[in-house]
This record gives sequence, C-alpha cells and structure tokens, in this order.
Amino acid sequence: MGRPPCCDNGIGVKKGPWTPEEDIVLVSYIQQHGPGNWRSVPENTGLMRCSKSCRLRWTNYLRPGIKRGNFTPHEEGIIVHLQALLGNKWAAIASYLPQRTDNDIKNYWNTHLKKKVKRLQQPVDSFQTAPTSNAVTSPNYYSPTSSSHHSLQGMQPMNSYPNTTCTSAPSNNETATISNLFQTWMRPSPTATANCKITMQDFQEEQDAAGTASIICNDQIAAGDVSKSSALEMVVTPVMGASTATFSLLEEWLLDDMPGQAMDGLMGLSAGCCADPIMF
DNA sequence: AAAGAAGCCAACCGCGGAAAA
DNA sequence: TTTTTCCGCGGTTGGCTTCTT
Repeated sequence: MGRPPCCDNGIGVKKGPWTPEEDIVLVSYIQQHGPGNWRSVPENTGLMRCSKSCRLRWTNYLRPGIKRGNFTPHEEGIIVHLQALLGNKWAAIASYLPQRTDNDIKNYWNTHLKKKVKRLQQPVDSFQTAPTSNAVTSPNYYSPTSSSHHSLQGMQPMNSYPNTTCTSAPSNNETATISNLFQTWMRPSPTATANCKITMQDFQEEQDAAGTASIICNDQIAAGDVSKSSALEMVVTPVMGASTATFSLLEEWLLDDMPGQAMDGLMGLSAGCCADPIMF
C-alpha cells in the first residue's frame, strides 16, 4: 500500500554503528521525555537517524535493565523451552527474560542454541532420555540451582514438546494456553494477555518479593559482563535528578570504549544511591 | 605470520497490526 | 469505513573479531 518506509524520508539519514556521542544525545532525550513517540526523537534531537533506528538502539542497547554477556544455562533452558513452545516469537520469549532483548535472544538462538538443539535432535531418543552435561541437551533441562526462583518442577514433561520443532506461530488462543501452561513452572507469571507481555515493574515486584533480585556484581563489571545500559540504569536516578557530576561520568564512560575509572565511579554512585540497581 | 573460514552481533529492512485522522 | 501514520516484530545482512590452517 501507500505506506512509505519509515526510514527513507530523511535525506542524509545516517547508517552504521552508533557513536557514543549519539548515544548520549539519545539517552538524555529519553530521560527527559521518556521512551515512545520515536518519530519526534530525531526531529527534536537533531540525530541523523530514523525513528526506527533510535528505538532499536534504545531497546537493544541503551535501555536500563539489559543484561549482556554470556547466557546462563538456566537462561538457555528457558529459551530452548520457549522456542519449542512458541516458535520464533522472540519478543514473547524475551518477555520471560526481562533482562535480555529479543534481538539478543534471537542472535543467541541462531548462533548457538539452534545448532545445539539440532545436533541433539539427531538421535531423537536421546532427546528424551538420560541427561547429559550439556545444559540444553534435554528440553526438560532446568537449572538445578535452588537459588533460582524460576522453579520449573511443575512443568508438564514431554507432552508439550513434540520432537519436531514448532515452526508456526501459535494463535492467540494457543498463546494464551501456552502462557497458562508456562505459568505452572515459571514463577514471574505473566498475565495471559495476547502478547504474553510481562512488565518490568511486574518483574521487579516478583524479584523483590522473592528476595532474589539479581544484582549486577562488581566482578561482572570487571569481567566486562555488564552492558552500558546496565550501568545507565544504576545512574538513572541521579541523572534524572539533574546531577551533572553523574552525567559527566556517564558521558565519560560512553565516550570511553574501555570503561575503566569512569565505570568505577558509576559503580560507586550506584552503591550509594541505588539500593536496588535493577530499575526499570 | 598471513590468509581464509567461521563465529558473532549490532543494525537494517520490510511487513503487519494498532491507533489516529 | 477507509486511509494514513506510527510502532513493533522477525528475518536478514554486513562488518568486525576470533579461530584454524
């Protein structure tokens, strides 16, 4: 139909990797106006990016609450399960892993898990029998760690997991049913809405209630296992409070490809002002 | 040490749906 | 009701990095 592509109306729209300077502009704008109304973002900020690109940059990289780095075996298990249940509904799957983006999950599936699952599906029987050391060997895999509140013990075993990979998207009814089913073994139970969304606030409340809120540890920072967005979330409060000192640290860090001292400064601030670094 | 292959991931593209006009 | 606009999603790509030979 006559709908013009979102991004081709701007002559000279920039493409390619985002620079730290652009990140700062985008983050500061969103901190002032909130996410949404993406159309207005490039208009009001002067960013030479289309609205879609701004939204993608925010949701996939800059948004507070994003966890980056290696996926845990538990996360792998959840992804494998949900992919079998929902198909390639990455947004729906990501709603069960609020710290991961759909893009991240999609990439991880395509580069790691798909191969693993495919390899393991070759001998079909082994898919359902003895567990192996591999985290995703069996669709029944769940992290055995008692520390996880994502207890999956109530999971209905194999009937929900046909040997053939689900490739078609479920209908809304199916999605609701799947969501209900999933609630039996997934603690942060999302409402069975059409898109199976769980809000960040919901997740936060669940985390708080369970007393098992995940904390971004200093050793994660040291290991580079934390995103800039995660650090942004730590400083979002002082930033929104117009703390220029904090924002300078943020700028410094964004402009620094190898976060070091600036990161330490941010961590220090987060320790002092944010009891719970998870902030959505 | 160099070249090619493979892996990885940020970003782009196009489509569909929802909301607004 | 129809058309237009915007947003979000899933698939795909291109470039950078790492691994292998």
